[in-house]
Amino acid sequence: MSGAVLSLKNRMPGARREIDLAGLDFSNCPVRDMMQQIGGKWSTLLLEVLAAEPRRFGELRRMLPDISQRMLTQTLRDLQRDGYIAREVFPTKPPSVEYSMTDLGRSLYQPLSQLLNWAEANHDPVRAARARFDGADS
Amino acid sequence: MSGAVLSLKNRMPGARREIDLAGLDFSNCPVRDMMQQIGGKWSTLLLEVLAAEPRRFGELRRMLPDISQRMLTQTLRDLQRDGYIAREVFPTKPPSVEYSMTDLGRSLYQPLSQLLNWAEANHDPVRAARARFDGADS
DNA sequence: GGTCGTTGGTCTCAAAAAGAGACTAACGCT
DNA sequence: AGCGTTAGTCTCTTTTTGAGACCAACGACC
Repeated sequence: MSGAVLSLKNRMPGARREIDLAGLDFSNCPVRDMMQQIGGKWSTLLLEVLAAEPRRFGELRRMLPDISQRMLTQTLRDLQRDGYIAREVFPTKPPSVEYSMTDLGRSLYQPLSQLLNWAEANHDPVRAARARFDGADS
Repeated sequence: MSGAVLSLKNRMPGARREIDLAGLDFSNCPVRDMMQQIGGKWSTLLLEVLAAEPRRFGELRRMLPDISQRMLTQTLRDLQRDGYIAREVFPTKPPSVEYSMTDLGRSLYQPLSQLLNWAEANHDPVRAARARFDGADS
C-alpha cells in the first residue's frame, strides 16, 4: 500500500531511453498513483455515494451490503489520506463518525462522474464485446 | 474475474430497501463492472499508450519496463475482451502482433483522458494531503 | 550446422491484496 | 443482567499480482 511509486527513476544509468511514451512522464506517474486508489473496487462507489451527501460509517455499510467492514474501513481511510473525503467524529453516546467529500474530492468527482456516465451509457457495447470474445474461442 | 456482478438482486425478498443510493442502480452496477477493468494497475497506462498509436507486444513491454509479461498479456486480453482494443496478428517470420484502439476504446478514452488530466494537474494537492495524513498520527 | 537472438506468449511459484467473519469496548434500553 | 448499537480491529482464507523460467519457429552468424 505504501512506498514504491514506480521504481523506474533509479533503473540503469546508461540504457533505457527508447520511445519515452510520447511525452508521458512515467517516472513519477501521477496517473498510476491516483488510478491505483480510484480504481480500487469500492473507491468510486463510495465517492459516488458521498458526492451526494455525507454519510456515517454504518450507513455506508448498509448501503453497500457486500462490502466487508475491513474493506470499508480501509477504503475510507485511503480516500481520506488522499484528501478526497473528510472524517469527523461526533462525541455522541456511542461515538458516531461522518464521512463527507472535501473540495478536492468534489473537484475529482467532476471528471470522474463523466467517466462513470460513460460506463453506464456504454455498458451494453462492452457486454456485447465480452460475449463475442468469450464465444469466439470456447 | 468472471460472474458475480454484485449479488444484490437476489438478497432477501422482504427487506432491503433503505435508501437505495439516490437512484443509483447497484444491482447491475456497470460502474463497478467497468472500473474493475479500467482501474487495473496497467489498464489506463496501456490505453494511454495505445490511444496515441498502435503498438506491438514487445514494444509495449519495452515501454513499460516494470510490467511482467504475464500481466501485459493478461491486461491486453482483458482490454480486448471488453472491446477497447483490437489484436491483429501479422504472419511475418516470427509472427508479430499489433494492438490498436477500437472506436469503443476511443470513445472511452475521451472521459478517461479528462480524469487522467485531472490526476496530473492535481498530483501535488494529493501528495500534500497524504503527507499531512501520514504525519498526523505517526 | 550448432548457437544466439528475436518473436509473443505460457507456466509455476511466491508475495501481496482482498474478502469473510469473529471479536472489542462503551453506552442505552428493558 | 442481557441485548443491541456504535465504529472499528484481528485472524484466516482466497484471489490477484509479480518475477522469472520455459517454449517453438525462424534468421543471422561463424
